[in-house]
Amino acid sequence: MARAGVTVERLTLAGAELADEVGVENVTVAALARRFGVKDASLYFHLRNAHDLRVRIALLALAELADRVAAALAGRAGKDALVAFANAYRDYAREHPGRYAAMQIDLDPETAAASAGVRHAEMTRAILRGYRLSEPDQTDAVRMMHSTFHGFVSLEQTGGFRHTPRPTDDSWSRTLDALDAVLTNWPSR
Amino acid sequence: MARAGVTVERLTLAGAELADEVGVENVTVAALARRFGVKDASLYFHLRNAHDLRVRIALLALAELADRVAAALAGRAGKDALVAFANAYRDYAREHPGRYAAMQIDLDPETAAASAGVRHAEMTRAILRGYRLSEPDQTDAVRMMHSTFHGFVSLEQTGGFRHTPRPTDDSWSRTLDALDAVLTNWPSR
DNA sequence: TGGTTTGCCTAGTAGGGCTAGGCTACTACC
DNA sequence: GGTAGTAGCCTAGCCCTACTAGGCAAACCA
Repeated sequence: MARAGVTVERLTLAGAELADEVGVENVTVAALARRFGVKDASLYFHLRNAHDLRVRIALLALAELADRVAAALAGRAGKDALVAFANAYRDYAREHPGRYAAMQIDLDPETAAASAGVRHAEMTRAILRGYRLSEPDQTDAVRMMHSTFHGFVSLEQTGGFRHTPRPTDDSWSRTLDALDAVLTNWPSR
Repeated sequence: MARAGVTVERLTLAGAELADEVGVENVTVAALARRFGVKDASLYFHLRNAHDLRVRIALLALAELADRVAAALAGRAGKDALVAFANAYRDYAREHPGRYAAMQIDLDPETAAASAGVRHAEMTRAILRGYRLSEPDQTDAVRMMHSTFHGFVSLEQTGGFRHTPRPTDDSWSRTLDALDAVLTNWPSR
Protein backbone atom coordinates (compact mmCIF):
# COMPACT_ATOMS: atom_id res chain seq x y z
CA MET A 1 0.00 0.00 0.00
CA ALA A 2 1.30 3.46 -0.90
CA ARG A 3 2.41 5.74 1.86
CA ALA A 4 0.30 8.79 2.46
CA GLY A 5 3.21 11.00 3.44
CA VAL A 6 1.83 12.01 6.78
CA THR A 7 4.05 14.14 8.99
CA VAL A 8 3.39 15.92 12.26
CA GLU A 9 3.65 19.25 10.48
CA ARG A 10 1.09 18.34 7.84
CA LEU A 11 -1.20 16.90 10.50
CA THR A 12 -0.96 20.06 12.56
CA LEU A 13 -1.69 22.29 9.59
CA ALA A 14 -4.61 20.15 8.45
CA GLY A 15 -5.86 20.08 12.03
CA ALA A 16 -5.71 23.88 12.13
CA GLU A 17 -7.70 24.12 8.90
CA LEU A 18 -10.21 21.65 10.26
CA ALA A 19 -10.48 23.69 13.45
CA ASP A 20 -11.29 26.82 11.46
CA GLU A 21 -13.95 24.94 9.53
CA VAL A 22 -15.73 23.01 12.26
CA GLY A 23 -14.36 24.30 15.58
CA VAL A 24 -11.58 22.93 17.76
CA GLU A 25 -13.94 20.75 19.73
CA ASN A 26 -14.68 18.86 16.53
CA VAL A 27 -11.06 18.34 15.59
CA THR A 28 -10.90 14.60 16.08
CA VAL A 29 -8.14 12.19 15.25
CA ALA A 30 -10.65 10.21 13.23
CA ALA A 31 -11.70 13.19 11.11
CA LEU A 32 -8.09 14.09 10.46
CA ALA A 33 -7.33 10.53 9.41
CA ARG A 34 -10.22 10.61 6.94
CA ARG A 35 -8.81 13.81 5.50
CA PHE A 36 -5.52 12.05 4.83
CA GLY A 37 -7.20 8.92 3.51
CA VAL A 38 -5.69 6.93 6.30
CA LYS A 39 -6.97 4.90 9.24
CA ASP A 40 -7.17 6.75 12.53
CA ALA A 41 -4.91 4.29 14.31
CA SER A 42 -2.11 5.23 11.93
CA LEU A 43 -1.99 8.77 13.24
CA TYR A 44 -0.90 7.60 16.65
CA PHE A 45 2.41 6.85 15.04
CA HIS A 46 2.86 10.62 14.64
CA LEU A 47 0.72 11.93 17.49
CA ARG A 48 0.76 10.98 21.14
CA ASN A 49 -2.96 11.54 21.56
CA ALA A 50 -5.79 13.89 20.66
CA HIS A 51 -4.70 16.46 23.23
CA ASP A 52 -1.22 16.49 21.75
CA LEU A 53 -2.77 17.40 18.41
CA ARG A 54 -4.68 20.33 19.87
CA VAL A 55 -1.61 21.60 21.67
CA ARG A 56 0.29 21.55 18.39
CA ILE A 57 -2.49 23.51 16.73
CA ALA A 58 -2.36 26.01 19.57
CA LEU A 59 1.40 26.42 19.19
CA LEU A 60 1.05 26.88 15.44
CA ALA A 61 -1.58 29.55 16.02
CA LEU A 62 0.54 31.34 18.60
CA ALA A 63 3.45 31.44 16.17
CA GLU A 64 1.32 32.66 13.28
CA LEU A 65 -0.26 35.35 15.41
CA ALA A 66 3.12 36.49 16.73
CA ASP A 67 4.36 36.80 13.14
CA ARG A 68 1.39 38.86 12.11
CA VAL A 69 1.67 41.12 15.10
CA ALA A 70 5.38 41.60 14.51
CA ALA A 71 4.70 42.58 10.91
CA ALA A 72 1.94 44.96 11.94
CA LEU A 73 4.09 46.57 14.57
CA ALA A 74 7.09 47.26 12.35
CA GLY A 75 7.89 50.95 12.21
CA ARG A 76 5.01 52.05 14.39
CA ALA A 77 4.84 53.59 17.82
CA GLY A 78 2.31 55.00 20.26
CA LYS A 79 -1.34 54.77 19.35
CA ASP A 80 -0.42 53.71 15.84
CA ALA A 81 1.27 50.66 17.26
CA LEU A 82 -1.60 49.95 19.64
CA VAL A 83 -4.16 50.01 16.87
CA ALA A 84 -1.99 47.95 14.53
CA PHE A 85 -1.44 45.35 17.21
CA ALA A 86 -5.11 45.21 18.11
CA ASN A 87 -6.26 44.90 14.52
CA ALA A 88 -3.73 42.20 13.73
CA TYR A 89 -4.98 40.32 16.77
CA ARG A 90 -8.65 40.66 15.94
CA ASP A 91 -8.21 39.97 12.24
CA TYR A 92 -6.33 36.79 12.96
CA ALA A 93 -9.04 35.65 15.36
CA ARG A 94 -11.73 36.32 12.78
CA GLU A 95 -9.90 34.67 9.91
CA HIS A 96 -8.98 31.69 12.04
CA PRO A 97 -11.63 31.19 14.70
CA GLY A 98 -10.67 27.57 15.28
CA ARG A 99 -6.99 28.32 15.66
CA TYR A 100 -7.82 31.21 17.95
CA ALA A 101 -9.98 28.98 20.14
CA ALA A 102 -7.19 26.42 20.22
CA MET A 103 -4.85 29.10 21.54
CA GLN A 104 -6.95 29.32 24.68
CA ILE A 105 -6.24 25.82 25.84
CA ASP A 106 -4.26 25.57 29.03
CA LEU A 107 -0.63 24.84 28.08
CA ASP A 108 1.62 23.37 30.71
CA PRO A 109 4.21 25.87 31.95
CA GLU A 110 7.28 24.62 30.06
CA THR A 111 5.37 24.29 26.78
CA ALA A 112 4.02 27.79 27.23
CA ALA A 113 7.46 29.15 28.04
CA ALA A 114 8.86 27.64 24.82
CA SER A 115 5.96 28.89 22.70
CA ALA A 116 5.56 32.00 20.59
CA GLY A 117 3.32 33.27 23.38
CA VAL A 118 6.35 34.85 24.99
CA ARG A 119 7.15 36.73 21.77
CA HIS A 120 3.59 37.96 21.81
CA ALA A 121 3.95 39.08 25.42
CA GLU A 122 7.18 40.91 24.65
CA MET A 123 5.56 42.77 21.79
CA THR A 124 2.66 43.78 24.00
CA ARG A 125 5.15 45.26 26.43
CA ALA A 126 6.93 46.96 23.55
CA ILE A 127 3.78 48.89 22.72
CA LEU A 128 3.74 50.34 26.18
CA ARG A 129 7.12 51.93 25.62
CA GLY A 130 5.23 54.63 23.82
CA TYR A 131 3.22 55.29 26.95
CA ARG A 132 6.04 55.55 29.48
CA LEU A 133 4.70 53.24 32.15
CA SER A 134 6.95 51.70 34.77
CA GLU A 135 6.40 48.59 36.83
CA PRO A 136 4.06 47.45 38.20
CA ASP A 137 1.78 49.69 36.15
CA GLN A 138 3.20 48.18 33.00
CA THR A 139 2.16 44.68 33.95
CA ASP A 140 -1.29 45.87 34.94
CA ALA A 141 -1.66 47.72 31.65
CA VAL A 142 -0.49 44.71 29.64
CA ARG A 143 -3.04 42.57 31.40
CA MET A 144 -5.81 45.05 30.81
CA MET A 145 -4.93 45.37 27.13
CA HIS A 146 -4.83 41.65 26.65
CA SER A 147 -8.10 41.23 28.56
CA THR A 148 -9.83 43.83 26.45
CA PHE A 149 -8.64 42.36 23.16
CA HIS A 150 -9.36 38.79 24.08
CA GLY A 151 -12.67 39.62 25.70
CA PHE A 152 -13.88 41.64 22.75
CA VAL A 153 -12.88 39.07 20.17
CA SER A 154 -14.24 36.25 22.23
CA LEU A 155 -17.61 37.88 22.86
CA GLU A 156 -17.83 38.91 19.22
CA GLN A 157 -17.32 35.32 18.15
CA THR A 158 -19.79 33.75 20.55
CA GLY A 159 -22.39 36.28 19.55
CA GLY A 160 -22.32 38.28 22.76
CA PHE A 161 -22.79 41.57 20.91
CA ARG A 162 -25.58 40.44 18.63
CA HIS A 163 -28.41 41.85 20.71
CA THR A 164 -27.43 45.45 19.98
CA PRO A 165 -27.56 46.78 16.40
CA ARG A 166 -24.45 48.99 16.67
CA PRO A 167 -21.73 47.71 14.28
CA THR A 168 -19.01 45.96 16.24
CA ASP A 169 -16.33 47.59 14.11
CA ASP A 170 -17.36 50.96 15.48
CA SER A 171 -17.34 49.76 19.07
CA TRP A 172 -13.95 48.22 18.43
CA SER A 173 -12.34 51.43 17.24
CA ARG A 174 -13.90 53.41 20.07
CA THR A 175 -12.63 50.82 22.53
CA LEU A 176 -9.15 51.31 21.11
CA ASP A 177 -9.54 55.06 21.50
CA ALA A 178 -10.52 54.53 25.11
CA LEU A 179 -7.62 52.19 25.70
CA ASP A 180 -5.21 54.70 24.22
CA ALA A 181 -6.68 57.41 26.41
CA VAL A 182 -6.30 55.42 29.58
CA LEU A 183 -2.78 54.29 28.73
CA THR A 184 -1.81 57.88 28.02
CA ASN A 185 -3.19 58.94 31.33
CA TRP A 186 -2.79 55.85 33.49
CA PRO A 187 -4.36 56.53 36.88
CA SER A 188 -1.73 56.62 39.60
CA ARG A 189 -2.71 55.83 43.15
CA MET B 1 -37.54 -0.74 40.84
CA ALA B 2 -37.68 2.47 42.88
CA ARG B 3 -37.85 5.77 41.08
CA ALA B 4 -34.85 7.99 41.35
CA GLY B 5 -36.83 11.22 41.34
CA VAL B 6 -35.02 12.77 38.44
CA THR B 7 -36.29 16.10 37.18
CA VAL B 8 -34.89 18.54 34.66
CA GLU B 9 -34.16 20.99 37.47
CA ARG B 10 -32.19 18.48 39.51
CA LEU B 11 -30.34 17.34 36.40
CA THR B 12 -29.42 20.91 35.54
CA LEU B 13 -28.19 21.65 39.03
CA ALA B 14 -26.20 18.43 39.25
CA GLY B 15 -24.83 19.16 35.78
CA ALA B 16 -23.74 22.59 36.96
CA GLU B 17 -21.97 21.09 39.97
CA LEU B 18 -20.33 18.54 37.73
CA ALA B 19 -19.21 21.31 35.40
CA ASP B 20 -17.54 23.16 38.26
CA GLU B 21 -15.77 19.99 39.32
CA VAL B 22 -14.56 18.60 36.00
CA GLY B 23 -15.23 21.30 33.40
CA VAL B 24 -18.16 21.70 31.02
CA GLU B 25 -16.51 19.65 28.32
CA ASN B 26 -16.64 16.68 30.67
CA VAL B 27 -20.28 17.09 31.58
CA THR B 28 -21.62 14.00 29.89
CA VAL B 29 -25.06 12.49 30.01
CA ALA B 30 -23.44 9.25 31.10
CA ALA B 31 -21.60 10.84 34.04
CA LEU B 32 -24.75 12.60 35.14
CA ALA B 33 -26.70 9.34 34.98
CA ARG B 34 -24.10 7.66 37.17
CA ARG B 35 -24.47 10.47 39.67
CA PHE B 36 -28.17 9.77 39.90
CA GLY B 37 -27.68 6.00 40.02
CA VAL B 38 -29.58 5.66 36.80
CA LYS B 39 -28.86 4.42 33.29
CA ASP B 40 -27.89 7.08 30.76
CA ALA B 41 -30.72 6.24 28.40
CA SER B 42 -33.17 7.18 31.13
CA LEU B 43 -32.08 10.79 31.09
CA TYR B 44 -33.29 11.23 27.54
CA PHE B 45 -36.74 11.12 28.98
CA HIS B 46 -35.94 14.46 30.65
CA LEU B 47 -33.35 15.87 28.27
CA ARG B 48 -33.45 16.26 24.53
CA ASN B 49 -29.74 15.67 24.14
CA ALA B 50 -26.38 16.57 25.61
CA HIS B 51 -26.42 20.05 24.10
CA ASP B 52 -29.78 20.71 25.69
CA LEU B 53 -28.22 19.89 29.05
CA ARG B 54 -25.39 22.35 28.55
CA VAL B 55 -27.75 25.07 27.44
CA ARG B 56 -29.76 24.56 30.62
CA ILE B 57 -26.60 24.84 32.68
CA ALA B 58 -25.75 28.05 30.85
CA LEU B 59 -29.19 29.51 31.55
CA LEU B 60 -28.92 28.55 35.20
CA ALA B 61 -25.54 30.24 35.42
CA LEU B 62 -26.81 33.40 33.68
CA ALA B 63 -29.67 33.62 36.16
CA GLU B 64 -27.43 33.05 39.17
CA LEU B 65 -24.95 35.61 37.99
CA ALA B 66 -27.67 38.17 37.32
CA ASP B 67 -28.96 37.65 40.86
CA ARG B 68 -25.54 38.16 42.35
CA VAL B 69 -24.89 41.25 40.29
CA ALA B 70 -28.27 42.69 41.23
CA ALA B 71 -27.53 42.14 44.92
CA ALA B 72 -24.08 43.68 44.58
CA LEU B 73 -25.44 46.70 42.76
CA ALA B 74 -28.18 47.54 45.24
CA GLY B 75 -27.74 51.03 46.66
CA ARG B 76 -24.54 51.77 44.81
CA ALA B 77 -23.67 54.23 42.09
CA GLY B 78 -20.68 55.47 40.12
CA LYS B 79 -17.37 53.78 40.69
CA ASP B 80 -18.79 51.96 43.70
CA ALA B 81 -21.30 50.28 41.43
CA LEU B 82 -18.68 49.53 38.81
CA VAL B 83 -16.41 47.81 41.30
CA ALA B 84 -19.27 45.92 42.93
CA PHE B 85 -20.47 44.69 39.56
CA ALA B 86 -17.00 43.66 38.47
CA ASN B 87 -16.23 41.82 41.67
CA ALA B 88 -19.54 40.00 41.66
CA TYR B 89 -18.80 38.93 38.11
CA ARG B 90 -15.27 37.77 38.80
CA ASP B 91 -16.13 36.07 42.07
CA TYR B 92 -18.88 34.10 40.44
CA ALA B 93 -16.57 33.00 37.66
CA ARG B 94 -13.96 31.87 40.15
CA GLU B 95 -16.39 30.05 42.41
CA HIS B 96 -18.11 28.41 39.46
CA PRO B 97 -15.60 27.99 36.64
CA GLY B 98 -17.66 25.29 34.95
CA ARG B 99 -20.85 27.29 35.02
CA TYR B 100 -18.99 30.34 33.78
CA ALA B 101 -17.55 28.39 30.88
CA ALA B 102 -21.02 27.05 30.10
CA MET B 103 -22.27 30.63 29.88
CA GLN B 104 -20.02 31.19 26.90
CA ILE B 105 -21.76 28.70 24.65
CA ASP B 106 -23.53 30.19 21.70
CA LEU B 107 -27.24 30.42 22.54
CA ASP B 108 -29.68 30.71 19.70
CA PRO B 109 -31.24 34.19 19.52
CA GLU B 110 -34.65 33.46 21.05
CA THR B 111 -33.17 31.46 23.90
CA ALA B 112 -30.71 34.25 24.58
CA ALA B 113 -33.48 36.84 24.46
CA ALA B 114 -35.48 34.90 27.05
CA SER B 115 -32.47 34.36 29.31
CA ALA B 116 -31.22 36.28 32.31
CA GLY B 117 -28.52 37.59 30.01
CA VAL B 118 -30.77 40.52 29.17
CA ARG B 119 -31.11 41.38 32.89
CA HIS B 120 -27.34 41.32 33.03
CA ALA B 121 -27.10 43.62 30.05
CA GLU B 122 -29.62 46.04 31.55
CA MET B 123 -27.64 46.20 34.77
CA THR B 124 -24.45 46.89 32.87
CA ARG B 125 -26.16 49.83 31.22
CA ALA B 126 -27.47 50.95 34.59
CA ILE B 127 -23.93 51.35 35.85
CA LEU B 128 -23.19 53.78 33.08
CA ARG B 129 -25.92 56.10 34.32
CA GLY B 130 -23.34 57.27 36.83
CA TYR B 131 -21.07 58.26 33.99
CA ARG B 132 -23.50 60.25 31.85
CA LEU B 133 -22.84 58.66 28.49
CA SER B 134 -25.29 58.89 25.64
CA GLU B 135 -25.65 56.64 22.62
CA PRO B 136 -23.75 55.32 20.82
CA ASP B 137 -20.98 55.88 23.37
CA GLN B 138 -23.00 53.96 25.92
CA THR B 139 -23.11 50.85 23.79
CA ASP B 140 -19.40 51.10 23.07
CA ALA B 141 -18.65 51.53 26.75
CA VAL B 142 -20.85 48.58 27.71
CA ARG B 143 -19.03 46.43 25.20
CA MET B 144 -15.64 47.55 26.41
CA MET B 145 -16.59 46.87 30.04
CA HIS B 146 -17.92 43.45 29.25
CA SER B 147 -14.88 42.66 27.14
CA THR B 148 -12.52 43.68 29.89
CA PHE B 149 -14.31 41.68 32.56
CA HIS B 150 -14.72 38.59 30.47
CA GLY B 151 -11.24 38.80 29.05
CA PHE B 152 -9.61 39.20 32.41
CA VAL B 153 -11.54 36.40 34.05
CA SER B 154 -11.07 34.13 31.08
CA LEU B 155 -7.32 34.68 30.84
CA GLU B 156 -6.98 34.31 34.59
CA GLN B 157 -8.70 30.94 34.43
CA THR B 158 -6.74 29.55 31.52
CA GLY B 159 -3.50 30.60 33.16
CA GLY B 160 -2.75 33.47 30.80
CA PHE B 161 -1.34 35.62 33.61
CA ARG B 162 0.80 32.94 35.20
CA HIS B 163 4.05 33.96 33.55
CA THR B 164 4.25 37.22 35.49
CA PRO B 165 4.61 37.16 39.29
CA ARG B 166 2.42 40.22 39.96
CA PRO B 167 -0.71 39.18 41.95
CA THR B 168 -3.73 39.18 39.68
CA ASP B 169 -5.86 40.78 42.38
CA ASP B 170 -3.70 43.88 42.15
CA SER B 171 -3.91 44.03 38.38
CA TRP B 172 -7.64 43.56 38.67
CA SER B 173 -8.20 46.53 40.92
CA ARG B 174 -5.91 48.71 38.84
CA THR B 175 -7.82 47.66 35.74
CA LEU B 176 -11.02 48.75 37.44
CA ASP B 177 -9.41 52.06 38.30
CA ALA B 178 -8.45 52.48 34.68
CA LEU B 179 -11.92 51.55 33.51
CA ASP B 180 -13.46 54.06 35.88
CA ALA B 181 -11.07 56.72 34.64
CA VAL B 182 -11.88 56.15 31.01
CA LEU B 183 -15.63 56.00 31.62
CA THR B 184 -15.42 59.26 33.55
CA ASN B 185 -13.57 60.84 30.71
CA TRP B 186 -14.84 58.98 27.67
CA PRO B 187 -12.91 60.19 24.62
CA SER B 188 -15.19 62.04 22.22
CA ARG B 189 -14.32 62.20 18.59
C1' DT C 1 20.69 -7.76 -1.44
C1' DG C 2 19.16 -8.38 2.84
C1' DG C 3 18.14 -6.17 7.43
C1' DT C 4 16.19 -2.57 9.77
C1' DT C 5 13.26 0.99 10.32
C1' DT C 6 9.22 3.52 9.15
C1' DG C 7 4.54 3.95 8.01
C1' DC C 8 0.64 2.07 7.36
C1' DC C 9 -2.72 -1.73 8.35
C1' DT C 10 -6.42 -4.89 11.02
C1' DA C 11 -8.47 -6.10 15.15
C1' DG C 12 -10.13 -5.10 19.40
C1' DT C 13 -11.31 -2.53 23.96
C1' DA C 14 -13.69 1.13 26.30
C1' DG C 15 -16.70 4.93 26.64
C1' DG C 16 -20.01 8.46 25.11
C1' DG C 17 -24.51 9.85 22.40
C1' DC C 18 -28.73 8.39 21.21
C1' DT C 19 -33.09 5.41 19.70
C1' DA C 20 -36.56 1.73 20.06
C1' DG C 21 -39.18 -0.82 22.62
C1' DG C 22 -40.41 -3.17 27.12
C1' DC C 23 -41.75 -3.36 31.95
C1' DT C 24 -43.43 -1.25 36.30
C1' DA C 25 -44.81 1.96 39.77
C1' DC C 26 -47.69 5.61 40.50
C1' DT C 27 -52.07 8.42 39.42
C1' DA C 28 -56.65 9.28 38.37
C1' DC C 29 -60.98 8.18 37.68
C1' DC C 30 -65.10 5.47 37.82
C1' DG D 1 -60.75 -0.21 45.52
C1' DG D 2 -59.98 -2.03 40.99
C1' DT D 3 -58.27 -0.72 36.59
C1' DA D 4 -56.67 2.28 32.58
C1' DG D 5 -53.27 5.24 31.50
C1' DT D 6 -48.99 7.38 31.78
C1' DA D 7 -44.57 8.63 33.73
C1' DG D 8 -40.17 6.89 34.80
C1' DC D 9 -37.13 3.70 34.52
C1' DC D 10 -35.00 -0.37 32.10
C1' DT D 11 -32.29 -3.47 28.33
C1' DA D 12 -30.48 -3.92 23.92
C1' DG D 13 -28.27 -2.18 20.31
C1' DC D 14 -26.52 1.30 16.96
C1' DC D 15 -22.71 4.59 15.56
C1' DC D 16 -18.87 7.45 16.71
C1' DT D 17 -14.40 8.59 18.94
C1' DA D 18 -9.90 7.50 21.54
C1' DC D 19 -6.47 4.50 21.96
C1' DT D 20 -3.45 -0.17 22.12
C1' DA D 21 -1.28 -4.34 20.24
C1' DG D 22 0.57 -6.66 16.89
C1' DG D 23 1.27 -7.59 11.73
C1' DC D 24 3.14 -6.58 7.19
C1' DA D 25 5.22 -4.13 3.45
C1' DA D 26 7.64 -0.16 1.45
C1' DA D 27 11.61 2.56 1.88
C1' DC D 28 16.26 3.14 3.22
C1' DC D 29 20.80 2.04 3.95
C1' DA D 30 24.83 -0.77 4.55
